[in-house]
Amino acid sequence: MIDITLKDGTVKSYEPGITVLEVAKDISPGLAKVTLAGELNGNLVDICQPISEDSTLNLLKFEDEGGKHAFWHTGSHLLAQAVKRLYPQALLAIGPAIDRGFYYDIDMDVIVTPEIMEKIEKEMAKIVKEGFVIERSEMSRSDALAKVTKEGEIYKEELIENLPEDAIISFYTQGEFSDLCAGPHISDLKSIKAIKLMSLAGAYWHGDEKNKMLQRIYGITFPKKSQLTDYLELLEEAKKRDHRKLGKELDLFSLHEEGPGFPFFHPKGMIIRNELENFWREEHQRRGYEEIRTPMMLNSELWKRSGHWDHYKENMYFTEIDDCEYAIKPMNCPGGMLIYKRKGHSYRDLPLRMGELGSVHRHELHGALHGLMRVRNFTQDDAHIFMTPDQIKEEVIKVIDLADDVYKIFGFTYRVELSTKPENSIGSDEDWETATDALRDALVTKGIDYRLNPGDGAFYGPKIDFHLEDSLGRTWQCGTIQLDFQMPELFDLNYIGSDGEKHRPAIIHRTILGSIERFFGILIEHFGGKFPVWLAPIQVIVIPVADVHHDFAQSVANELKEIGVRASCDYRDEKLGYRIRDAQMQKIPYMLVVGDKEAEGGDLALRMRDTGDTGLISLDDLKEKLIEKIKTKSLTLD
RNA sequence: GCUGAUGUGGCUCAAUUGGCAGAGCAGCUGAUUUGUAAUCAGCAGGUUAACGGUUCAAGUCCGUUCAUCAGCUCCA
Repeated sequence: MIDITLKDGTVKSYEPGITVLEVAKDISPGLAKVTLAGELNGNLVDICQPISEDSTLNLLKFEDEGGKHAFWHTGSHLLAQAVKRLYPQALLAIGPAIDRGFYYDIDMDVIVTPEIMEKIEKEMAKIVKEGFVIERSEMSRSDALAKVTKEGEIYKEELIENLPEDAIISFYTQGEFSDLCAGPHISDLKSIKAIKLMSLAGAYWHGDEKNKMLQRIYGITFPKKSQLTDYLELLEEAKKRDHRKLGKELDLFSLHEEGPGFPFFHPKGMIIRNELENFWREEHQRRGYEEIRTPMMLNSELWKRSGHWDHYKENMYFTEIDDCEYAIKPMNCPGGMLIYKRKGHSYRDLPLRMGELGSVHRHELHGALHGLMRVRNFTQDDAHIFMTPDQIKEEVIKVIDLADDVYKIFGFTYRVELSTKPENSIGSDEDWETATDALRDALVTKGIDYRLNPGDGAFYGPKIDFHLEDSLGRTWQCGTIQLDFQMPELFDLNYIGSDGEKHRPAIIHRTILGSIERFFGILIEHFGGKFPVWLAPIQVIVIPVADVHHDFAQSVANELKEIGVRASCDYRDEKLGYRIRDAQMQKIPYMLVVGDKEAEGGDLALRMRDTGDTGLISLDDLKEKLIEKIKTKSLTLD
């Protein structure tokens, strides 16, 4: 007998060879029905997987990440099967499950159109009705190769050839279709009750732009029809939060053909930007940062020295002044180096934290531009920390804490990544190792979960990145902490140590918000345009009932302006309902309706963005509430 | 840059097989003086992204360019 430890800690004894599904059945037939895959000793497995030794087992349903994964992975096989039926000459590349559904990369001459997608979708539904079960089989390397070669599946051939020597090569078969796959998969196509092919895109084989571009079809499937409806609704809701849409509706910013990737900020958008920057300055002053500003354009010689010329030239804009070549800065660091070098430094000055809200220009590919999230001109909330080697860990931790504090203010959750040495980099392997270890060490000390992102560091050093989510769940890098031993060498930076000798400082390059533009975009989507009071462009709008109340409305607004509240009056000759609707759509947090009653009685009728009419409040109480909400950067209105 | 899609007043969208570019909102003018999500009427607003082509006739068909959208690649 073997002992199987379940997720809740209970231990059950079974005959060796019992399958995951049989364990589920033993617990309850209902559970068996919804179990899609298993997590056996930490590995994802099929439900038909026999268990031969003492194990821990977690039964995975659609609600579990692993269950979804198996379900969607099978969705991708179903998609491939349908495509192969309709277009037998199509060659299959890869078809993984992703966070929301799955895709399959396919090489075929026929260009997939929306009509063809519909046809494929119908074929998928038909296949489901045919009721195939899915079977796993293992093959030797040579048999597997022979199989895919015979089928002419050149991409599969390459995949197999690249598998490690000791890899178990498995195929999953459903009806006439079988595909190379590590699994796990669900066991029965019939549990797929809803299918939707979502979109179409080109994707390079192996993600390398030198390779052929394949057609990638994205889709999603669900065990219940209602889940698809709910999902599509969720996407509709997310569209309403899109910062590009809200930016227009709330008149915050705009983009024009005359300057693709160069955003224009409108008066209301500037209020939010300025509030963000004020907040940023306060936080940084408190934590011992000084602020600097470096020029937008600098001589190309500087960029040659910094390594940008060799490693970043494709992303830079150039111009000429008096026959000399100049570059528009894509990063703030070289300018910061010059400021450090302007005078000698003692170890007593370190760590030296120099912040800069620096506007940088980068030539991003035309197809990569995306609202405020990816632009060609943005303001980094940059800072360079010059320090002695033994200050590194403490400084990295301080930046991590700063980022956490700042994100908390907005109620963001974030993901952390550690990126290591890229191919196109400068500096010795030893330096890279030291730097990477230092960052990892700081993360471990803070007990932060992070994802490793090999080869994705900056050209001068490894980095810790902070990723925030947009309304569709796409993540964007915002904060970053990059450790750099190279710039100090290239710029011959030094400080005088307690021994009276010259020493090399190390540098942290870091941002917290990342780019003000991107952060603003995330902020808009995060709040759905309903900004907390401290950020709202208009915090209070006073709406007089009729003309005779204009003076009173004005006096109320003035009193609020006195204490620094952004208050305005809506004097338009429109009905009350119209002006309230307008204020609601502008997502103004507080509305004050003033008429005869208020002018006589003193108390004011307050309406809040989310809760509607909330009754009367005295002007003094209102002032106190506003001051409190703004000062504490409260995320709520009442 | 690559793949696919899209581009019509400030915004949201109409316009049969190629056959007189239209509506709502916003704007302006006037009436209306309003009590918690749209008062009524009138006026104005367009070289249909740009350029070229086919045609008696192009918003519609073809080509080129630009921009936008979904991805790929890249990245804050």
